[in-house]
This record gives sequence, C-alpha cells and structure tokens, in this order.
Amino acid sequence: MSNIHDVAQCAGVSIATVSRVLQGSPKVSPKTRNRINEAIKELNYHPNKLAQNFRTQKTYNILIILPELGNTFYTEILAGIESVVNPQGYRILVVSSHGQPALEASLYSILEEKQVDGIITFSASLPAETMYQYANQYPVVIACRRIQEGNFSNIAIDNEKASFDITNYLLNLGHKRFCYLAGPSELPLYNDRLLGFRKALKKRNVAIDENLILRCESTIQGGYDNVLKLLNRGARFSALVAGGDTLAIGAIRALNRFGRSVPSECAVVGFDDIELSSIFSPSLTTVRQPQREIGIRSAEQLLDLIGGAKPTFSTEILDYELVIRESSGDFRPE
Amino acid sequence: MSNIHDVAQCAGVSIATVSRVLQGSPKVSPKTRNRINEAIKELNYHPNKLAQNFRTQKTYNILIILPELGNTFYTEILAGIESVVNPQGYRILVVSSHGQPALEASLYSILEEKQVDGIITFSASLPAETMYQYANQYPVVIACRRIQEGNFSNIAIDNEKASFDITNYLLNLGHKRFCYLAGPSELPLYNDRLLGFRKALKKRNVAIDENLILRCESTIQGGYDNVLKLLNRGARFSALVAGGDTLAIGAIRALNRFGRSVPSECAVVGFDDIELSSIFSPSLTTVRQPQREIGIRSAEQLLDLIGGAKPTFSTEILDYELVIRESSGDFRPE
DNA sequence: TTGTATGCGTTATCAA
DNA sequence: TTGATAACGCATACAA
Repeated sequence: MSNIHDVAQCAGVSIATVSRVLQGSPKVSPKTRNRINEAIKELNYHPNKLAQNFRTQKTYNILIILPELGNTFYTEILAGIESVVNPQGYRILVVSSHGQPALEASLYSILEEKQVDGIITFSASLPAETMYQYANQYPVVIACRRIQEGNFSNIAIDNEKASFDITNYLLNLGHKRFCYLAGPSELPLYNDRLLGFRKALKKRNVAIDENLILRCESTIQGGYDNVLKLLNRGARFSALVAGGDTLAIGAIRALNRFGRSVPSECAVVGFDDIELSSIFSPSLTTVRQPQREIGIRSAEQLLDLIGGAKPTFSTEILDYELVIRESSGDFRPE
Repeated sequence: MSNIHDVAQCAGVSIATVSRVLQGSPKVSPKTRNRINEAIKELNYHPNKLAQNFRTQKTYNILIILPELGNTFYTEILAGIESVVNPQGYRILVVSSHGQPALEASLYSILEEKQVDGIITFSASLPAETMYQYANQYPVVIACRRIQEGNFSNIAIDNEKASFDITNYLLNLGHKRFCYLAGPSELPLYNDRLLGFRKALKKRNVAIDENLILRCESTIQGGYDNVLKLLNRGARFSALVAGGDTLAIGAIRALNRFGRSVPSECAVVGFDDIELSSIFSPSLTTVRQPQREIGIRSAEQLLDLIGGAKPTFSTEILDYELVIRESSGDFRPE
C-alpha cells in the first residue's frame, strides 16, 4: 500500500503539495497537479481514511439505529434520510438495536469513539436521562418517539393522539369490548400508543379488561401466538387494536385460524401502514405516518447539529393520517 | 474531551501504562490498574477510536452490501452473519447499493480507505474483473451469486438449477405457455435464474415467446405494473415464473385486478421464500434458500480472510428447497 | 511492573 | 506556489 510520501516522491514534490491536490485546493499549479495525479494513478494510491479521519476527527458517516432490520416501515424513512445527507457527502450506516437497551447503549460508544459524526435513533430504548446526556454532548436526533419527560429535539407524530383517534373510530362503530396488542414496553412509542388507547376508552366510559391487554414482540409471529393463546382461553372481544401493523396481521391470522372472520366477527386495526398492510387480505385499517418527511426532517436536524448548531430541544410533531380499509369493517371502496 | 495523557496525569502514571490497562494487558499491578480505572471514570474518558483504528489499522467493522434495504429476504441472513461476527467483537454496518453498479463501486472505497475490515456483498453488480481485483487485494466475500466467469470465493445456491427445477415443476403440471418476470439485468443472479428457466423450456422443446419475458424492478409494484401492461396488450399464458417473490406477488395482484384468478386461471411461482410469501393469499410456491446458513458461512469465510487466509476462490454451493404452496395450483396441505 | 520514545498517514501552520 | 515540520491520540518496542 502506497502512502502520501510515495506519491510525493514519485511526483517530485512535497507531501504538503500532494495533500493540497487531494483536498482540491486551488493553490497548486496545473502542471504539478497533473504530475501528482499521474503519480496517484500510477501507484494506485488511495488516501488512508483512517489517517484522514484521525487527523480531521470527522468521518462523514451517520449511524442510523433501528429497532429491527427488515421492517419495511423504515425503508422509506431511510430513503428520506439519504436524500438529504448523500448530497452533502455523508453516508448512512444502519444497525439494529434489536430493541435491547443494553445493545443500544453500546452503539452510542461508536459515536463517543468518533467512528460516526452523528446518530439518528428510531429505537430510543434508553432511559430519558441517559438519552439527554448523549443528546447534550453529541449530535443525536431521536425520531418517531415523543419524549415527554425532559427536553429533546425529536421528530415524530403524536403517537398517543393517533392511537386515541383510531380507537375512537372503533368506538364510533359501536364496539365496546376491546383487545389491545402492545409492542415491547422497552420501546416507549408502544407505551404512548397504549396510553392513547386507554384514554379513548376512558373518555367514553368503556371498561378496560386488563386481561385483554397483551405485550408481544412486534412481529407477525408475536401477534399470532399471543392472540391464539388468548382465544384458546375463551376470551371474547369484538375489536382488536394493535400497536403495529405486523402485530395486527398476526392477530388476524390467529383469529382466522380460530375460525373467526375479520372484520365480520372482529374488527382489527394496526399502526404504521407498512407495505404489507394494503396487500394483505383483508387490507388493514391503520395509521399512516409521513415516513419520507420523518426521514428528511431528522436528517436536516442532524446535519444542523453536526454543523455546530445547539440542540434546540424542540419537538417537531408531524401529521398522520387514518387509513380506513377492510379490516375495521367499515370499508368504503375508493 | 480528555485523552490518554489526561488519564495518565490524573492517575500519576505514564501513558504506556494507561494503554496497557485499556488493552487489558496482565502486566499491570492491581493497584495501579485501579488507580487508572478510577481516573478513567472520573474524567469520563473514552479512547478515541479514530486514533486507535489509525494506529492499529483495524476497525472491527464489517460492511454488508445489500441490493436493497427493507427486503425481508436478507433479515435472516444478517442474523446469521451477526451470530458469527459479534462474538468476535465485530460489528456489521449495512448499506444499500440500490442495485446501481456505480454506487456499489463507490462502496469499495470504504474498504480501500480502511474504514471497515472486510465486505460481504449480496449485490455484486460490478463486472467480474473488477470484483476479482478487489477480492484479490482485500477481504471480500460474494454471496448469493455464483460467478461462473473467473474464480471467486462465494456462497450461494445454484440459482440456475433452482430456477430450472421450479420451471420443470410447472412443466410437469402440463403448462406450455409461460410468462417470465426477471429482475434487473444488472444483478447477475436474476440472469442466472432466467437462464435456468430458458434451459428448462428448451429441454422440453417448449417454445419461448420473448414478448412474455419481462425485465422489472424487483418490487411488488414492478411486478404489478409490468404484468398489467402485458395483460392489457392481450397476452395469454397459463403459468408465470418470477425471479423473486415480490415480483410474483405483484404479478398475482395484477392478474386478479385483470379478473384472472390464481392458480385456477394462471399458476404463479416465485423465488426466495420471503416472509410475505407464506402469508399472502394465495400462498406462494417458491424456492427457499438456507438464509441463516448463507449468512453464517459468508461470515466465517470473511473472518478467515480478515485473519489473513488466502482467498481459496472455491464456490460453496448450498442446498435449496422447493416450497409448494397454493399459487402453483398443486397445493397439498401439509 | 513501569516509563520513554517512536511512528502510524494525514492535515495544517508557518515560512520561504 | 511550494516545502519543512508539528501535531492529532494511541500502541508498542525497548529500556529501565
């Protein structure tokens, strides 16, 4: 592997001049610039980024923490992020926290150790104080989660309110007996959604049966297993609200397996509007988040922070949209 | 930000001793070790990884290049990779090549610039010679693609043979008029699969109508759009073979939209066995790849290369499995 | 067991 | 426009 000295020697100049060419500095005569470029080509020289990063303390890498890979909900968000950071020369690296706080904590060391310039997390499974400490010291944007306790910059929809609304929609259809499928309690956004559900019922004085509130892994399998178990225990409900579309789809499969058809015997609604939700049969009533916009705004905020902006700790609440489809039993063809 | 000097000073030792503690060297007396650890805590010291990496020329990062993010096919593969590299202290970073050769090429610079210790690519959209050059100089494993021209270490199923088999399955059911949906020609695995399809038909002397061979983006939308257009032109076929499950599902939706039911009026098969394929209705007949094993073997090979092993350039062919479900019209309940 | 000193490859400051 | 050189933070060979 050749280094900058080799290039300098080969071109008959000093390493300083080579460095200038690498930086695209205008203060190099065209003639020497050419000589140097030829030397670079001849030696197949690639600047050692490790040394560059070390010297400049900059990586042009941005870390994206997702609760899980392979959840299509994030695909469009990532595209939104890339659309703003790529033109600025940044690259995104994606890791999964697997929803485990310990693992997520270890990922922040990647930032403390300066291997990336900033983090956008969609996981945020750490305690608020810990997050606050990181966010105060480093460029960190928390997205898709609204943190009430403490002050944070973050971009999200109002999960609680959206959950309130979609529950209300079912209440308006006349449902009285509900089952709720929540994602893991480590991920606060699931708690927000559960809270919205509770508030909606409370406001209408509809009783909540705590036995019908389940915590599951937020996967199709998780929804399926938990609902099937519940049905086997003889539970009765006319509507099921899920904290995520995968959970809802698992629930529908369990209901079908148990011989209950959706929506005629049980209404089901989800959250997120993943791709599968419109394809699945019955198609899923759900809450659509502005995924691309979430990505774009998160990225813009992060670049500001990297650029030296002070964290404003202003929560940016984006709009959501109820998407009414077949699974809730009030399907109106478009 | 405190550095190793600060810690040394605070603990009253030299930086060499601090460094030894950081490396976990046994040649430090428990007493000084304690003093140093306290100093580290007190100063909230984090070793600057940029400097460490620079010094050791090692990052403990592995780059995974996928053709696209959000394709659940890769989820299990990634889990397999993590299961072998995490215990060794490596971390995986995932990027998408978006199937664009130019973009993928730019990703190799991340390796040349030593920002990662090795690459596993599932995209491999670059010319064989280029790939060969990289694979010869750096730790690079090419997975899910069998490169015939030239010698490469790679891990894959025999895409051509699997495609031959599943096509044969349809031929055995009596189909004579086929439509084929291929993914982008930049991704060679799609070409391999198309080739297997062609060979199967040729062997049985079944004519291939080139107008019924379509190239699409490998998404549900891509399959849907192309097949709908074809149907609107009045094309007739009794079986459709797709180079990927997303394409197949898009195709089924287009057929349904056009009023043709699957499988009774048209048999459809896919490739990959993504999660959706068993959930979709009709469930999809497809080829299942040993995803976890692909991940594990790729990672093991890569770690060998990183450890200094010479590339053996031996292609490792893993087994696949035909999964017969509803969409092909020969559904036998398990 | 501990300390001293060197160098990794680059950028950037200063002088020429 | 160019060159000499210091500095970045750390690991390590060698000396003590």
